[in-house]
Amino acid sequence: MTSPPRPTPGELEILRVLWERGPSTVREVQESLGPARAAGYTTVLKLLQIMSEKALVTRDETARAHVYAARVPETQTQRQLVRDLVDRAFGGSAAQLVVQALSGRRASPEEIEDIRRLLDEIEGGKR
Amino acid sequence: MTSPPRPTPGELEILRVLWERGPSTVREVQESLGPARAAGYTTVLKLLQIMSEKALVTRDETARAHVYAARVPETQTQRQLVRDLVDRAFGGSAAQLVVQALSGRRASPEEIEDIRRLLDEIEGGKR
DNA sequence: TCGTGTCAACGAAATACTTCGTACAATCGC
DNA sequence: GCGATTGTACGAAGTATTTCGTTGACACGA
Repeated sequence: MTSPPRPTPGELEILRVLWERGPSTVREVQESLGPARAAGYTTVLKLLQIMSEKALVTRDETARAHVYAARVPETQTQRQLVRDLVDRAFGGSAAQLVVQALSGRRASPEEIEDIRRLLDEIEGGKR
Repeated sequence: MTSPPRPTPGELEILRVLWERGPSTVREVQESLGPARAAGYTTVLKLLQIMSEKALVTRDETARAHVYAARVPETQTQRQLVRDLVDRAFGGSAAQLVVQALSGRRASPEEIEDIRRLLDEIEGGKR
């Protein structure tokens, strides 16, 4: 059993909708897509069919309007994408990616606190 | 003047070689590619020609073996890629990406210290 | 039952990315 | 000078991704 493939950009947009809304029909997904990613109904349908083949989503065919649900967890997918980027652009150094992510921009004080706590945990666990 | 386009995965591999080696010929790039990304000579040449059109690299045709150099800075490119991922997979929250990057292991104590200092700077700068 | 609207399936087309074969020019060693 | 080597240019082919038109099935209400 192999892990599901990495989602393409278009597929990721759809997964984001499914993660947020939960199981949804094609029409619901299509109408929930952000304006930056608007797409026709059949386009969304096609992507969901492909994602179904790739096992990125499950499909419930009970009702006439099939209901799709994300099969891959959000966090797991995010980690996979981060790991890919770390390898492809940062030579494997997650810390370097973190530096770029934080030096660039927006991070509220609360978020910074969250990160500090996370660092504590990591260090603590190593001791 | 528009910013240079985002490099494709193959282009990124080549940029990484140019960032590390400095200006290089096609053959030098080709031989410096990691085993995971080995490619024939003409493949690398073609990529470099395309990258030249896209203004991702400059080309010095003085010598018979043209010399290519990265035109985009490594840090700037890394930030662009991080920003893309933050938007596409983390709903714009850089902090969430950081959390996933760090909880996915591998980060040495020194790196963690670096990140702490960075957090200090960010907080300090806001004051 | 018939017309209208909704839906899934299918396939074609457009674009992007990667890879490499072939052709031809410049250069080197003898 | 001449063959072998090394280089660039060009284009074609293969794959991946995205988009959407068309078709036929289905369901609901008049």
